[in-house]
Amino acid sequence: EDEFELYRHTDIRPPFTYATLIRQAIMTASERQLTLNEIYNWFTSTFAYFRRNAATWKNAVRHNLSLHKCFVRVENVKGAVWTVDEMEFQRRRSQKLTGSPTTMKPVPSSRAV
Amino acid sequence: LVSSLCSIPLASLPPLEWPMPNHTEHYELHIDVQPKPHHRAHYETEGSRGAVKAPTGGHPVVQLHGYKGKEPLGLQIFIGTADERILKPHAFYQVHRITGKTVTTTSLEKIVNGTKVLEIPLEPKNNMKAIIDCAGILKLRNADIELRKGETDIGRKNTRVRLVFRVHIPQPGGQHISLQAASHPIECSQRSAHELPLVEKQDMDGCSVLGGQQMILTGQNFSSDSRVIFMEKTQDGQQIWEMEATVDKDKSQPNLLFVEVPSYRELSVCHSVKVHFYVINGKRKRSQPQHFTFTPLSVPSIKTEPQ
DNA sequence: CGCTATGAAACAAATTTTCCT
DNA sequence: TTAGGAAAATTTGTTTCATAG
Repeated sequence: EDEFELYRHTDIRPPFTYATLIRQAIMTASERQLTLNEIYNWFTSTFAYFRRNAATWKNAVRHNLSLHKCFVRVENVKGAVWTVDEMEFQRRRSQKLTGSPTTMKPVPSSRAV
Repeated sequence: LVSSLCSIPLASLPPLEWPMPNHTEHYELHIDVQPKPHHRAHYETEGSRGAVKAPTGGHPVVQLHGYKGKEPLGLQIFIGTADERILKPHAFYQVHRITGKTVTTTSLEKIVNGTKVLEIPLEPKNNMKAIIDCAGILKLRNADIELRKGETDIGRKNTRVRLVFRVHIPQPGGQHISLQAASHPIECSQRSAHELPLVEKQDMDGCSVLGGQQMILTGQNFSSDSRVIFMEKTQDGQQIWEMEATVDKDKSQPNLLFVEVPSYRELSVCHSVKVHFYVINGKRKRSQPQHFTFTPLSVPSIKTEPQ
């Protein structure tokens, strides 16, 4: 929860991917859903690093939201909110672990191109 | 002349975000004439867009019932939120005092506390009735408000407000009884007012779980591509049922929609179920959710259904 | 090599704000 | 001042390209 305390006031980039941070933001919200703007606010209030170069990281946030299937946009009475498909998120994560190069490379036959 | 209205020290009054009844055993603050459902607010970069009006062309009217005193009281007015949460001052809108020429028959004054509050007299000689013709609505820029520390509301698509009225009635002991009445919601965005479907009346509030009956909706901005969706949510907000109702496009008009109520998802329920439905034009233009109740087929023993 | 995370950008659609009669 | 309409500006979302690891 306050595992990011270190980054709240020190201007160093948090060692997590955008996807991880966005998920964290959404899952931290009481209703497990946030508007784009609220996600922005979570970034700036949680990380000093994201209080600079807004145009850049905000673009990256939007980019990640629509790129990853684990982020689902849901419409409601007011605008739209973003939610996390936890199943999908965990899937990406597990692939990264089991898909480690040395363990599952089926001995590619060396061959000139 | 008007200064006497301020007799009650501001600091002693309850905060604007406090919930408050619109009546007590002896008094009632009542909105006799509601404002129109639409009122385009003006920005600081624009000229005033006038006072909020009533559907008839006149203005909203508020009256305090049960007051026997001889002294006039102050009626406070501010702009409140209009969503499902409890009423509070709207961060993105402020009342705007209309300094009408001959049009404004009331006097007023302005105070602040983050939100502007108008105060006009409620006089015994007028039967404690006030015509609200001096309240306009100012729109603040979303970006300006959102950057305020502590503000968590979002301005985008948050364009509905309510006029909120308050009176503080002096009591023998030196204390006050405070009453508050909020108007129907008012859509303040030019675009939303022009495009969002609005349901003003519905033929019926419910029917049996079998559905099949025709429900006539009266409202605004209905179109040929208007659809009606029924849905059910649990307490924690999770949607558990959604069903599109069939609309009779031939009969439907810009302000009239003929809907065939769908059957409920579970026909064997024993208790009536409260659900919602809304009208939606295209992909995003949807009305506020409306209430609807499905009643069980066989009512244990309470009373017999007609027919 | 193949793949993921980042950045920068082009575009489109939805919504908000500013301007003009 | 008040009303309407709508151009101009911003936001929010989607996609594509490129590059470092």
